[in-house]
Amino acid sequence: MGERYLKSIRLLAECMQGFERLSGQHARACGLTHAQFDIIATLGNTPGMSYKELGERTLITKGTMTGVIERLEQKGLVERTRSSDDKRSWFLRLTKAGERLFDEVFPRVVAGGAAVFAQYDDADFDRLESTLAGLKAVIDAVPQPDNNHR
Amino acid sequence: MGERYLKSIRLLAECMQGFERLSGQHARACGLTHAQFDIIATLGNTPGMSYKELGERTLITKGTMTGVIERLEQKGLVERTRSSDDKRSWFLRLTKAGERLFDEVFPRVVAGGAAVFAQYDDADFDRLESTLAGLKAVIDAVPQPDNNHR
DNA sequence: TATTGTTATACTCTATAACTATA
DNA sequence: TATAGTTATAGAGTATAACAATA
Repeated sequence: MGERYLKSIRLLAECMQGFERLSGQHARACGLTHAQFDIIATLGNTPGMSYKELGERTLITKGTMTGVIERLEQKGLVERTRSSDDKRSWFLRLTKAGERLFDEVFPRVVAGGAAVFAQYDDADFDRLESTLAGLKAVIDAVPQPDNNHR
Repeated sequence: MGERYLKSIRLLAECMQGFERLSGQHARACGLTHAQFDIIATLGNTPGMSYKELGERTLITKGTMTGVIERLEQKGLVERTRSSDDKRSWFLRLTKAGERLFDEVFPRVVAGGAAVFAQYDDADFDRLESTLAGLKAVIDAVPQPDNNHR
């Protein structure tokens, strides 16, 4: 019966695992853990965001977030200011050093990734993007519990 | 330049994150951590394998593997016997209880997943599978460092 | 000499829940 | 009452490296 998708999930997991192996090298190379790398990558090329939003974009719960951000702050990679419209909330963004790290590391991840896709042409990308976008749409349609205070 | 793939990677990561959120619920529901769940899922429906092979199929390094397996053994979910052909190596497999857990939990993951793909028809699956298989092929083509003794 | 798995260390992440301050 | 983030706790995962037994 409808279990054909198992193969797809396995493939998806294997692809992701492959990328994680690759990006994990970059993370460790610049002294970041997986979670820290995740935060830097999420904050990169954005004006910044709150803990809450960061928690939604990553799989890091709020209790953990405090510690992860603390360590990134100690490394001088992120800075936080109290949000002006909601005084309970922080506004988080990369520092200059954080941006430098992002600008230095991310292109290397990009270059590594680009090598992976060296043989892809526009049609291949069209297909990959639309297929994945479709998959993401059906996943997002499933109601998911709030990750931040289960 | 060739950075079009970034969108694909982001999509891939978001899909995987969605699945991890879903499967994470099942894992916690049966008292397993992500790593433990990973092992059970990897051992399920196989005759068993060595630590080394498990390490290759998951992203768990050998130093960690000892501890993870230890806890699963304490829970009575896996059992190990010395390999007969290589006496340094263990042969690991699910116990009856481990198989029961796998048989009980995995179908629920399957059912949850099936709900995600309710609207997919054969053509959709064809497309998804071949797209992902192609992606996996290019990822696997990249030389990756040995995860087990970096 | 190389490989399989163990042990040890130090740190980080995780789930959970009770808590403070603000909304 | 609800929400944003903090703190505390106990357990688990992580990288790393030195080590034993076997190949």
